[in-house]
Amino acid sequence: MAILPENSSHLDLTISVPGFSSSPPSDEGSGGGREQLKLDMNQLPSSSEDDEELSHGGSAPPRKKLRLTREQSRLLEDSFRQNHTLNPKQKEALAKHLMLRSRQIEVWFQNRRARSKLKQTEMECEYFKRWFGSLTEQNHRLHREVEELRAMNVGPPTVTSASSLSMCPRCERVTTAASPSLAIPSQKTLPPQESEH
DNA sequence: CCAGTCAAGCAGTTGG
DNA sequence: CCAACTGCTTGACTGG
Repeated sequence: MAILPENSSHLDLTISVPGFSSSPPSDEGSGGGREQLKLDMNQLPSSSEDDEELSHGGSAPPRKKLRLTREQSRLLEDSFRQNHTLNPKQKEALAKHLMLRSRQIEVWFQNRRARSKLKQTEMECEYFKRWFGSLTEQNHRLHREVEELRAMNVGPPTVTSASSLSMCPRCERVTTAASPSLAIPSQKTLPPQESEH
């Protein structure tokens, strides 16, 4: 499965699952016009680098929030697409280029990775729910079929209990219920979706 | 580095 | 129209 974190100012992952595609938000969109103000806090503080907070004497300093500019976000996204992790040199270079502290770059990448993962997990969860639904439905269908055959007095062929049979939708092999053919497949071999087959 | 969390800032909604 | 509220996004921090 290919996981290609895409661009846009928001998380956007592509998980290549049949019949289940993420809709890439149109570039920059995100609620149209969430234009960010270019606050000066975005700029690299000229003095006292990473431990600037500590320089706030006394009690808890107000945790002001940096808002990245569009350009900064775009560049970060670009480099994230190229590489999900940065070595110290890259980090430093990016920080310099974006006029941010390297710690900020580091944090941004950490968050980005975490949120990509989260998004991917959510999508997989959605997918497995659908898959479960379709398997359940298929199972019911097959049960009905067996009942019909029974009613017609045409017993299922030489298998002790037909109700324990199920059909693998992909390879179309009949297996017993306990057989591993219905086991959750590995991510790399995701199951078929409605459209497939 | 990651997972979990906090909290700022923003957009959208709602009630007066 | 506007303040209050709500929900979401995202930068930052902490502990392991």
